[in-house]
Amino acid sequence: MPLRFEVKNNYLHLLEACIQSKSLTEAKKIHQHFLKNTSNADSSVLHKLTRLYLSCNQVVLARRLFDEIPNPSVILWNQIIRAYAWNGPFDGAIDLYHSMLHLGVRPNKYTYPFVLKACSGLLAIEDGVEIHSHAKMFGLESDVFVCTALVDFYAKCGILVEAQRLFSSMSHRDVVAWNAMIAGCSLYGLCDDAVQLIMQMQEEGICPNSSTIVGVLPTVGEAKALGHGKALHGYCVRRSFDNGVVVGTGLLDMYAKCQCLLYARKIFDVMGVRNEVSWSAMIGGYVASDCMKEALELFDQMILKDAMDPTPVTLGSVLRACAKLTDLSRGRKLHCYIIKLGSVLDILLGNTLLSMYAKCGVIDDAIRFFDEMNPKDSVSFSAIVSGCVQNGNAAVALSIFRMMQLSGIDPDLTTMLGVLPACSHLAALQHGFCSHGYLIVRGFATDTLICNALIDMYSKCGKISFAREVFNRMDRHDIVSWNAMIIGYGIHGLGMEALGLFHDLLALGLKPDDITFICLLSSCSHSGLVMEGRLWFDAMSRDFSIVPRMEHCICMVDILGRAGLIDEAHHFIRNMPFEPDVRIWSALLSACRIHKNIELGEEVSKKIQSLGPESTGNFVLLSNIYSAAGRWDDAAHIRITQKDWGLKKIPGCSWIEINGIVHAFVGGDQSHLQLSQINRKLEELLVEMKRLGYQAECSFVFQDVEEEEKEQILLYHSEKLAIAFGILNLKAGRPILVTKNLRVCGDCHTAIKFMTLITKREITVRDANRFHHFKNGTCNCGDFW
DNA sequence: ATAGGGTTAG
Repeated sequence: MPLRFEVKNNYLHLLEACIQSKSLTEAKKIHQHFLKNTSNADSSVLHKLTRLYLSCNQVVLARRLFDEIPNPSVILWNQIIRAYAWNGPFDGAIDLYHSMLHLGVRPNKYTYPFVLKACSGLLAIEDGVEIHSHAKMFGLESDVFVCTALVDFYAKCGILVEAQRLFSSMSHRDVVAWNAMIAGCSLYGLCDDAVQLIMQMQEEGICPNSSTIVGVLPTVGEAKALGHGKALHGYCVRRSFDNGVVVGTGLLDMYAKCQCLLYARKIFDVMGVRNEVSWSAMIGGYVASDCMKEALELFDQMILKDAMDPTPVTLGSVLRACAKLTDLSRGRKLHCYIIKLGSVLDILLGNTLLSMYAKCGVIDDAIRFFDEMNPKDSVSFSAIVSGCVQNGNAAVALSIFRMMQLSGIDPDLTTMLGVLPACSHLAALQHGFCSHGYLIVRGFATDTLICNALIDMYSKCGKISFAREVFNRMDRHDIVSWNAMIIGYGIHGLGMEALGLFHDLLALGLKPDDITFICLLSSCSHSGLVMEGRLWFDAMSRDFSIVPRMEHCICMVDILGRAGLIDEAHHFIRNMPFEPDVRIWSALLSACRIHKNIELGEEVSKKIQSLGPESTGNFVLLSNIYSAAGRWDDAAHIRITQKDWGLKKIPGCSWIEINGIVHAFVGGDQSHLQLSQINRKLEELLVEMKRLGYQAECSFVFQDVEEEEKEQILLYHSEKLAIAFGILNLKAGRPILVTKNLRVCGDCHTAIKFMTLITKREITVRDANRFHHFKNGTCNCGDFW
């Protein structure tokens, strides 16, 4: 039975009233009643009911009704598309637009702004361009609304040339059109162009409104263009925009990004209305500028005094503060607090939490949290990969990276910034090569940060010439590039090249930083360049106003000590303006070992022990000093003391990469599959080595056993095992690269020289300090390391 | 208007 006219009119009136009052409960009641009392749907009632659901933000219910309407009006099409464009999902709007065309309904000038907004929300460039061509076809391109929407779409998608072209074509441009163009420039970091446009619009008699200002402030902050920022602030004051929360927060954030925290705080303090965003911006500003105390105080104030609910953004900033302070207990408390709050743990915040755990050194907790994260994205993987590397577990980092590849999430630039150092640590050249290839394919290989990591990777994998090649091909170097290249030369014992590069840097008028000098001095020390070291240490503070830190002094003691100038090194330590720490005494102790200075060695060792047990290396060094002098009892005594202190010697471990697989060996290791071949090879080498004059340096063995047995113990040191494995698995004549976690053992250092003669191979060992390039019976470290 | 992961030294 068709709906009677008067009944229908009642419905329509009722529905119109509900649309005004946006009452969902009423809407549902009417809908129910309507369904009960009518058998076939009336189009005008369905139209109104759909609009009612839309006005109550019930997109799903509206859509269900909409799909039942045989011939919806263009207005209704526009309204449902608008609902999708505002609330998402955006592709819903685009799909609807296409079905509209398909059904032969002609879109009008109101349709285009909505569907284009959906396109820019998705950055769906192809869809947008196609829709643009339709608008053109229907003669709507020149309409102010449509054209403004097109400018906005192209600007938001970063196609600024087309945005500019359309913008210029407009005969009448209102403030909205200008804002679209300006916000587009701002979004893509063109701060100067955006500011230029603001001036231009005023010349054309259009007054910037608060949206104009709000649109441009983020890029001003990002560019740290304080001058522009202040001018905009002045404009806001004149027009009384600064009373608004949004403008106020924008200004605050701009000042914070320009490192003017006092201005930012001033604005924050005088703001009449503050919301969560204002608080978050202020707290985030403090964290970014390393003012943790202020950030944490403000956070407490926010939740305790002002009883505001922190948002995920606020919590993220505070967690980053915990990470920077390595304040694990506060971080854990925040994690609990987040769980209690419920439902705010989004993926962004999850990634920040994960990174906080990793940076606070609890990598197991980070991994556990990572495993439970669902979903994970490329940021989660990047955080855990670099977290593992930072915590000294590059092998785990690479295995998680492999998991990532299997999971179908593409590694991005930042992921690779974690993977490359993992390759560096392991000297995993094949992985490094693959990574480089992937970076080229993805178009990341020209990025400065990536190139810096590549320089480091190649030099730590023994390919210093490749590192230099990357350095040469870069279009822009930053100071990190120079530092990485200088220390690359340094660890290969190429001190003159390091110095040469440093001179190039100066010749280009660039400014070295504190780390440059650590790299330079360290390079001098590896190559025994005493004069140059002294010269640049003095020049550092005199000519470059860089105050020497402990790290620089350690390098200096290293330089002097290795060269045998032990008294001068000792004198240097006593004259430092700060208290010496364990590390600098260790550098001196190491010099005492090289130059067999027992008295000073004992004195220094006592100093180290009085500073607390920092590492086992010091005990090893002192006992090496004793045993080298034949003082076995003292050497043994040191080992006992070490045990009493509860310190275990870190086991020596060496590894070698064959066909992309890293094989690791621990001293005396009997577990490898090819064990018997390795043993046979080592025995075979020993015979020949002895024939050439090799004598095992038994002073490196502490057990009280026969000389012959000592020879056997030395023969199964991890570096020798790895080399033997390399000889067995790499073609004759191919060079061998072995990496060791500790300093290479003295006996091994001698033995490897003989091995290069016997096998006619170059053997490279990267130990904890530097590279040793063995060739034709010599090592390029000159036997000082 | 606020917003997650990152390169160099020891």
